[in-house]
Amino acid sequence: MAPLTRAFFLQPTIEVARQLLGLTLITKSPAGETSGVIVETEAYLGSSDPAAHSYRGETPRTKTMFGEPGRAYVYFTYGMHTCLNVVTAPSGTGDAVLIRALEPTTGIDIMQRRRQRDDIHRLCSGPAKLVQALGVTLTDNGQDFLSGSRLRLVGDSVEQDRVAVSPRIGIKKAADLPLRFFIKGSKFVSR
DNA sequence: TGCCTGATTGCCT
DNA sequence: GGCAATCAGGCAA
Repeated sequence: MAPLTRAFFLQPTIEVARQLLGLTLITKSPAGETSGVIVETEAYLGSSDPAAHSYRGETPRTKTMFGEPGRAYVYFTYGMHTCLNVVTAPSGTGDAVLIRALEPTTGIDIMQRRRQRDDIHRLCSGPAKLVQALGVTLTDNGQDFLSGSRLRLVGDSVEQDRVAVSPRIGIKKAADLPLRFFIKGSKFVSR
């Protein structure tokens, strides 16, 4: 498996959303290492996508979305939840891919402790769930997936004939666009 | 300054 | 299937 390069994140955002499926997302913390295979993603397309935080231009919150591709955009929402994205496209574009679900691989006991839940299928089956399970916090906003030590991405993309597409979940604007990607038949996707 | 809404989750009926 | 929890961002005034 070839290591990821900056060029990976400069592919069209939809392509990155597809190719992130199958890769393993790893986080390190004092509690230990946790990881899982990405099984569900959603693409957010900057200024052309009313559902994207970056749609109305750069603000303090969306600064990292407009920053260097290959970095983490982490945001807080609903007064209690945090979600993790991978920034894509050239700086200034505002594109990102939301990581929506993982199949837990290592550090499962750590994730169960953080989530206060044992069922493996509900450990990382949602954007805010996997963030909690992996111990990702707002301080990880802007972290580089390529050179950082906290967050890493390794492995190979799943074969594209195993990828399914659907509209995105939980949005009201542009709700019909087929920008959600997931591994067909996976028992670890959200909902 | 005030109001409304949200890329969610989990509990309740 | 419905809805509360809980608060920061964004925009109107």
